[in-house]
Amino acid sequence: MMRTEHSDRSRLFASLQTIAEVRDAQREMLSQLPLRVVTFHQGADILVEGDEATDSCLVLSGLVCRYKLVADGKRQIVSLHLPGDLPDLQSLYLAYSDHGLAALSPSRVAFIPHEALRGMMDRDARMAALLLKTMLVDASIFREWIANIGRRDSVQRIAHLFCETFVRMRALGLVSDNVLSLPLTQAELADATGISAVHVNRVMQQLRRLGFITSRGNHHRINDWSGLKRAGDFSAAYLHLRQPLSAIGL
Amino acid sequence: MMRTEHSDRSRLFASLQTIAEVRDAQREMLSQLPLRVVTFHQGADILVEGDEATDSCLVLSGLVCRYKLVADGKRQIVSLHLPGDLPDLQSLYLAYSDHGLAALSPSRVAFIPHEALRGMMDRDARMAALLLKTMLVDASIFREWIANIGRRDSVQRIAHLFCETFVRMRALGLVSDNVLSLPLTQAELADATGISAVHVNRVMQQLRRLGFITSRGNHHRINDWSGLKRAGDFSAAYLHLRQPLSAIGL
DNA sequence: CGTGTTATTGACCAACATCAAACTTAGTGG
DNA sequence: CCACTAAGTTTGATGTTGGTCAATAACACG
Repeated sequence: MMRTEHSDRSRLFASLQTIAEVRDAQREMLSQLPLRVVTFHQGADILVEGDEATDSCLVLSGLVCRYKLVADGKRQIVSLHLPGDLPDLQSLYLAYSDHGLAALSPSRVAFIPHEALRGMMDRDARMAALLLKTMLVDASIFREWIANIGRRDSVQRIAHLFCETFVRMRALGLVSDNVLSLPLTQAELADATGISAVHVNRVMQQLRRLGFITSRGNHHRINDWSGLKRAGDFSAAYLHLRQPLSAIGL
Repeated sequence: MMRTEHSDRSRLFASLQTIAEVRDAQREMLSQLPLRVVTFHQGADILVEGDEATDSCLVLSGLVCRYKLVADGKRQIVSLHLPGDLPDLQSLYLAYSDHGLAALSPSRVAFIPHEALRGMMDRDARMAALLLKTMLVDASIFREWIANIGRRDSVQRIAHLFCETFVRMRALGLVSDNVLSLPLTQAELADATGISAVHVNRVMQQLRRLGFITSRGNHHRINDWSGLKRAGDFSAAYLHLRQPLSAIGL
């Protein structure tokens, strides 16, 4: 349990701002949300499938994912969450979780009581619409992932994932110098894209060979954005960003 | 454009009832929604990606899907929608559609003006929660599809899809005699599960050989529910049904 | 330094895709 | 009612992508 800092709140504003206009009234309400901050180690479960939640999570720092387990212990990561994201807002309305939530890197996460969120939504229709919209964009990203995993080959899949994450991070102002910091092991990339860890390695080499990216550990410099975009069959429409890509320099 | 019948409304009630309690007050409001009914031929697009909608759709009869197109003209079906479903409720809050909507069989669809839906949600918090919940269950199904396509083999995928559809149809009372009527061609099954049409054929044969189902055209008799369930690694939790499976005879 | 994790490599193989043709079915019009 | 057609299904042969296994190399960290 840790203290809340100003920048924690601003992450949430920044994230919401990417998809809708957050007015002062809403900003004010958000700044009064009670946050219980917890730090998780890399790999730690934040919640597991079947959990009944009384709080929703807000990612403050690090990288968080939602995942599902299938037969034979295989894992599928169904979403990645950046600072400012509310990765299990749906627990407000769904009795128990149909997925796990885990920290992919050391992460600070704030728990917000459902009552607080619900109260805020009841009091303020604009706020309700705002949070609703985040859930709907979430769903839109799921749809794209279904298409990505179902109908794109391995190079396209990985390229697409990089594009998506790059755009989302840029929209949050988390990218400097075109370097995408993605603290995912290749095994985790594999779980996110539905391919094997070994093959992820080969695909990454290919993306480097093609000149799209240069990797140093988890830091990937995007050398050829339009090439990567083309390789990943990527179009940002499904992210429903308020600003055009040009506004974030892409 | 066709007349609205009583049973059209009851489909919507029935569908909502599967995930939440619909009280008389809500039932009353729903029965006053203005519906503009349109019939679509098999294969017809109801709306296409990029459309800006002023209405949301309600499936009255038939089978409807949401789909995305990727490079090379490949198609991925991202969801199937049964009578009573509201397949593009998200258009209430997202400016334009990130996917297409098409009739997989001859279908009657009702268009409901956004204003009417929004008005209803604004006036009645319980109604808002009800519709919100349908969107969240929708998203939960997306997550399961990601896991299905990403981490299950072709037999599991198809079996899982059959299980899901069977359960959803049973919950709506649309199944008699354990026969699942699924008006999908094998090419469409392929687009829904991310495999090739030819391979779907072989998988179907395998499911028949294993004694799980018996097919006559689009009518599939489920001969061994627990076998199919096991083969598809299926668990209904993610459907967030109000009633346990035992309540619908499974 | 050891030690554990992650990345990389190569050999091999299985699952699934692709292609092309034949067959079945359902619908249509004479 | 039947021939005709188009759509969908089935089959076999063949090719490719990507999975699996096992070993090695590169890091990261105490």
